[in-house]
Amino acid sequence: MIISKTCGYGIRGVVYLATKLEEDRKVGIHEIATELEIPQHFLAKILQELVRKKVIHSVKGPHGGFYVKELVLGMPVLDIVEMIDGDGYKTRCFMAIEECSSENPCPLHRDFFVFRSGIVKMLKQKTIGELSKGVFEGQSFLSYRLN
Amino acid sequence: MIISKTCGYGIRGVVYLATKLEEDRKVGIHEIATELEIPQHFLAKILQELVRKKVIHSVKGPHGGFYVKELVLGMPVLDIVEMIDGDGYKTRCFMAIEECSSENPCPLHRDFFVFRSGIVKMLKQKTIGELSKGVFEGQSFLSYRLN
DNA sequence: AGATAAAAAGACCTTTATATCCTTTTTATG
DNA sequence: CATAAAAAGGATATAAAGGTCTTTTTATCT
Ligand code: FES
Ligand code: FES
Repeated sequence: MIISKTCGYGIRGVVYLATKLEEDRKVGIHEIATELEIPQHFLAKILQELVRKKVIHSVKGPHGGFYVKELVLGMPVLDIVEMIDGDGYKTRCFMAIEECSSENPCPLHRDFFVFRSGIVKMLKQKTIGELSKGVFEGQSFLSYRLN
Repeated sequence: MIISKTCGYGIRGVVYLATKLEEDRKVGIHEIATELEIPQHFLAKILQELVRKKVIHSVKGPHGGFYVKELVLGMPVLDIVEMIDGDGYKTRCFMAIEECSSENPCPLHRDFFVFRSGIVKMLKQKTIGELSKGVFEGQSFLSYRLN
């Protein structure tokens, strides 16, 4: 719903790393996957992709792992969504007609458009830093019963 | 995104039939699928399901086809969504954590919740009749370039 | 009654998303 | 330098969604 599972996993991975920024260490995929309750190898793939995209970073070898740089805290969540899911949301119709457009609107276009732009706007203004702050302060969680 | 393609097809099928209510005839699957630009056999399956659920009706044999009764005009779009996609949307987390709950919220829970309830509320108050009226009056369309 | 046209039903196929496994490469450390 | 830890990469597996094809059933017309 809305974004793919893959994308949700990716965001959570990045946010988790962001909460560890102060600890100044590399975090192994095993720890991340266990804490977030995400299949390890699958998450590894997703994080590797985000390394290629320079969202996060990694080092191999003993004491290696994934980590983020401070810069990522200012990155809008939408950036990660588009990296993983693409920007197809812009042109997909709620009712699955060929193309979503205001010139050839489906019966729910107007209503749906309001929500869609709202969600996109929200994802554009929310940053990784904000999300990780909430988690760090215990107001929100990155897995079910991670307390 | 949001609802499945299958579900979008189903809604469009029902709405199409609703626009033909006055014509008082059975509409063949070939016509519906062609007009809506949906794979015929696939749409047939979906409509068969909706016949079983009594949303629409059908008669076999020559001059048979699908049709709706006036009663369906008052049906909320959400009913069809739940029949086809289920009510999983209630418990799915935006970021794909095990379960969406306000007691164990993910970092985007609050924001997402607002949009989700808005969409659900909208789908609950929109009826098949309203959608078909818009199409009938040429304000909206059930396929790309159906004019 | 028989022919016909249409939906119903079910088996099957394809694609995409999700998940796992195994091998290779890199690198810190003793 | 050997070793072990860790990510990277490639191949494969599984599940779900989406789509196609064929056969069966049945209403209607002649
Ligand atoms: S045309 Fe359907 S949502 Fe825009
Ligand atoms: S917990 Fe993530 S959306 Fe509710």
